[in-house]
Amino acid sequence: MADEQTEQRLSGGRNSRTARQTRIAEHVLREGSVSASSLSELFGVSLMTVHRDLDELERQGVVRKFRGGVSAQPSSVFESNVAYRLRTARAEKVAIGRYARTMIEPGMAVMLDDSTTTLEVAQLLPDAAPLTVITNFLEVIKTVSRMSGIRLIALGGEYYPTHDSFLGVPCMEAIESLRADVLFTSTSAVSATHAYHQEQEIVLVKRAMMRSAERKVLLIDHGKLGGSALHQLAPLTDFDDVVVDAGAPGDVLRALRDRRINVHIADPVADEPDARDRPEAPDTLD
Amino acid sequence: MADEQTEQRLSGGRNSRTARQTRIAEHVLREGSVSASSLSELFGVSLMTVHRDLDELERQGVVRKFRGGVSAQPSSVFESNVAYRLRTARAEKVAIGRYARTMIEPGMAVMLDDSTTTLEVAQLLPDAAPLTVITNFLEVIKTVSRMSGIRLIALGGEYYPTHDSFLGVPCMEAIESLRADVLFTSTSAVSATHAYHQEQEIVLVKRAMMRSAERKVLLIDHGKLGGSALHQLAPLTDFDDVVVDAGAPGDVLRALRDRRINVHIADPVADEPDARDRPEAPDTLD
DNA sequence: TAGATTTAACAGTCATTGATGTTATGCCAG
DNA sequence: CTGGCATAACATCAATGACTGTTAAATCTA
Repeated sequence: MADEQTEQRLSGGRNSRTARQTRIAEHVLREGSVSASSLSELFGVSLMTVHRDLDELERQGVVRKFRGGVSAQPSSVFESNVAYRLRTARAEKVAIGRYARTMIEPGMAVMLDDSTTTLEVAQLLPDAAPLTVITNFLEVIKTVSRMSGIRLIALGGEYYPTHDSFLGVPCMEAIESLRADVLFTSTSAVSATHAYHQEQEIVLVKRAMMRSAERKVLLIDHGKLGGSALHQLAPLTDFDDVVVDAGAPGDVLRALRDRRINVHIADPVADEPDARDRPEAPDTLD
Repeated sequence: MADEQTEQRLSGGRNSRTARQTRIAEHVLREGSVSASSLSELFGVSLMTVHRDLDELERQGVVRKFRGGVSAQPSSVFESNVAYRLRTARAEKVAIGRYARTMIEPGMAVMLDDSTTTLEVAQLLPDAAPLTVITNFLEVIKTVSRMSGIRLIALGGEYYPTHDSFLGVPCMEAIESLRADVLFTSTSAVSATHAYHQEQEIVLVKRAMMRSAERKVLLIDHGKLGGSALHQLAPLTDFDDVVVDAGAPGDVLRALRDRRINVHIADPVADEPDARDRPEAPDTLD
């Protein structure tokens, strides 16, 4: 992947902070373990800034600091990290969010899980007011609480910084006593038959959500297709609809449709003028 | 209260926006009903700005707009408004928060209700980490979720914009399945014998919190003493401790102590250099 | 429809926040 | 105890967002 100096320019100018952190993380993952001073040289920032970046990455659970440098954490630990997911496959998620929006009618009770894709849906919600929104995702809670005309029901529970959401038994109990017209959910990986996620707590909550929703819609960008993860969430046939972006390969779509999965394609959003500085669709997590 | 021109300077230079809105609200409450253009003259801002202020105040439920001007809402409607409470008796709340902080030991499970006083407590929490914090107040949730070393359990429920918190049956059920070492709560008014609040939903949630906490601490600034409100929350003897700021009159304190209320006085915070521009302690709500 | 009121759109100013580097201090291992 | 490493404290700079006014369009009432 070339050298870091080149990479620095490639990765998009804005958001220098998070961009650099991502590159530092990648570098650490590749090398396994590096010194703070070498990172300082490599990325052309002061040692102090390197330390601040590493503190942040450590807080996110991506790396582990020790005296003199940092070492990598197993990927499974940070792949579900929010900060990471937010930077990933933005355009696809916007397109999918737009499509999802069309499935919502005024007056509905809409349930949103803690995935960055549903965050895009949340931003479009005022168009469909009045609505009731049910979610355990803090970012969605913040967003929707500012909107008027939308009744917000927050699902409580223990806060997980890596997901920025509330999970655990209290959350599941809250879900069980509610009923939504439609659920929008996402997951880390989708095979030809099943949806997967790498974390137990998340799986339990998502399953509870599925039980409490009339119509279950799975939102996935094409980067997730063809993968798998530790825990099986549900067979795809449990979902009433699956929405993917236009980047999904034809043969995969055919395979899904052969299995009677109700697949929808979300057309890319053209107007967005900030869709630049992301040359090819990167891998996606979430 | 002198004329508005004078008042304008008295009310503190900074936060001109909210300060002006407060004064507009006071003026409207006093007059009952005024025109937008007269407010524009009176406060020396453009008509557009007046309209924006009035929109904001209307959103908060303080006034009602009609073509040509605004009219007042009954005070009971807006007295519990967050935006209002946040501007009120800051110094006292900071002092009380400091005192409350000393009641917290590392390792405790601390429950905070949706009052602006507990927000001051929340800000000091990192000093006592590790901790578990339980709350239904979105502002506290936002604050604590950024802290490390503090386990956060959010109480879900229906979002009430005026309180910026989650209430209702789901919230109460969540509370009932938890247990806290200490509860910090506040209320709108306190007589010699009881604590009061003007809203049903709030009262129910606060009572549930009291049932789920080992030690119950009532935080009140002195502006709340000697008042009452529609609903009785609980007798003061139900609280293990009552913390008030140093502005509380001696006879009131004596009366409380005669009734065996365990009253603590929070000394004013000296160092804060921004304690200026608030000549006398204003009335307080919350 | 005419006149007034209200809202929308735009732009400039200002304060606040966030990111960074520098310097100074604290800490740890050999 | 000493040299490097880590952190804390402070200042600077950029960027973001909040406030406000102006102008133009839209809406309402008489």
